[in-house]
Amino acid sequence: MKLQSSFYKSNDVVYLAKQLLGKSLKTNIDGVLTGGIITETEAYAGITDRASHAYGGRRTSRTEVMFHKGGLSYVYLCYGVHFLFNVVTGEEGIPHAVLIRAISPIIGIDEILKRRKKSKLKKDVTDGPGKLTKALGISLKQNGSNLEGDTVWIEESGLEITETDILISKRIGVDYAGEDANLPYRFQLAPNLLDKKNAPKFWSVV
DNA sequence: CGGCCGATCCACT
DNA sequence: GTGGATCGGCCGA
Repeated sequence: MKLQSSFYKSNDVVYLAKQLLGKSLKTNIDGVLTGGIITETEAYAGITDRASHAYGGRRTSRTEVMFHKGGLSYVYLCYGVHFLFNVVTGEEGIPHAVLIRAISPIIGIDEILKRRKKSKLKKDVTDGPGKLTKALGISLKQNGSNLEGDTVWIEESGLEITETDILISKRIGVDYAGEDANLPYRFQLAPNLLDKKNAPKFWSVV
């Protein structure tokens, strides 16, 4: 069951970054279905967050999609090498976004391994923001995709995540953001949590 | 138009 | 543990 647009409309991006943990991120790209459970996210809080691309209200062709209503994807190229996938959240005009930093593969494992040029399913296949986009086939073509569409979307996985299941820390790679680099906006599922929750197959790589 | 640099990853030592 | 890859966006001139 795809998450509906109402899910993404909250202006509390920190709340949504936590809510996205344990959900299932899926793509159907090049005719192949792949997906995994979201295990790590980061919140980027609109125009007041120095780590955000939309800081200070910067609205350019790249950041434009962040200013749209929640429920779209924001994909951009990082370090000239990696695509990073974000979920745009909040009302129209509020450029909040949640970066998806890691997943645990559950669907299309063969294709995921192929795209990642790996032979065995281990943690290192999808445990980084650039890795998971490669694994799921996400590129700039998916920038601006509606998450209610048939290319990239998010579903309930059936997992119940509570506050005590979530590790909170500061965000990675945002040292340039001054004080905002210390904001507790990084969220991870606790180690072995998917084991304990009896999550779908292939969880154990987390 | 030129220069700088990044919400990263991997090979190599 | 470290440095190179690699290129679009952004800013200043």
